[in-house]
Amino acid sequence: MTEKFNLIERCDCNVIHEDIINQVRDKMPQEESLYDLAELFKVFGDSTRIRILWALHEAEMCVCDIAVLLNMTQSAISHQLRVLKQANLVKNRKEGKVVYYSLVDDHVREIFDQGLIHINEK
Amino acid sequence: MTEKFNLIERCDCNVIHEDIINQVRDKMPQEESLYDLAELFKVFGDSTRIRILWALHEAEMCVCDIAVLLNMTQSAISHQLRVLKQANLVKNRKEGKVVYYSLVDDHVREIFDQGLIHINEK
DNA sequence: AAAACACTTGAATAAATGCTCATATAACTA
DNA sequence: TAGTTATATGAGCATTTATTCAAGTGTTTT
Repeated sequence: MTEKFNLIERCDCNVIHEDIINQVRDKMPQEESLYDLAELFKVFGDSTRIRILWALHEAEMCVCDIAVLLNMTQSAISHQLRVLKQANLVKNRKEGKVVYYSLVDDHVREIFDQGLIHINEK
Repeated sequence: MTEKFNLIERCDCNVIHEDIINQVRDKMPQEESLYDLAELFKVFGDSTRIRILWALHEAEMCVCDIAVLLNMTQSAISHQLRVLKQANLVKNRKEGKVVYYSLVDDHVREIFDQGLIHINEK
C-alpha cells in the first residue's frame, strides 16, 4: 500500500475509510482558495464591519457620519474601513476634506442574504 | 432641533447629512440580527473550519478521518466540530465508538459559492 | 476485568484582533 | 500663516481564539 498522505495519527477508521478519504482529498479545492475564502468571511465576522457594510448598502457615507450612526469613534471606524477596503468590499472618493465610502458592488448583499437564510431557519 | 441620536463626536458633516444618517438609521436591522450574522460569518472565518465544512460537503466522515485528511490532531478537529455544531452547521451520529459528522443542510454550499464569486471577481 | 480505541473536554499558551489614545497628514478657513 | 476640520495611522492594551497537552468518558475487544 503506497503512503498517499502524511499522517499525524492513524486509527482503524482511516484504513477502513481510505477510499473515501482519498476521494474527498481529490475533490478538495486548493489550500490557497480555502484560505482566501476564510479570510473573506473573517471580514464579515465582526459586528462593527457588518454594520458598516449594511449602512453603506443604504447610502454612500463619510467617515464621521458612520461614526455617529454607529456611536463609535472616528478612529475605530477608520481602522475598520481600511480592513473593508483591503478586502475589496468598499471604495472611497475624496471631496475636499471629506472621504465618502461606498460598496464596491452588490455581492455584499448576496452574502448577507445567504447568512440570514441560515440564521432564520435555525 | 431634537437630539435624535447619542453622539460620541460631531462634525459639520453630521449636520449637513443629518437626514441621510437618520434615514439609514431607520433602515438598519435590529442590533441583535447583525450580531448574529457576524457570529455566523465568524464561524466561516477560519480555514480549518472551512476545510472541515468543505470535506463534509463531499462525504460524511468520522473525526479521525477528518484529522488525517487535514493533517491535524484529532483533538483540534474535535474542538472545531464543536464550534460548527453550536452554529448548527453540522450534525453527528454515533456508531459504536465512531462518531460520524455531516452537514445539516446545503446552506453551507450556497454561502461558500457567494464568497467564491466575490473572490474570483477581484 | 483489563486493555485498546474513538472521541470529548478543560486548562494553558501563543497569536491574532478590535479599540483607544496620541499624533500625523491634508485640505480648508480666518 | 496659523488654526480648524476630516481622516489616517502607529503603538499599546485587553480580549478573543486556535491549538496543544493531559486527562476523562464511553464503547468494543481480548
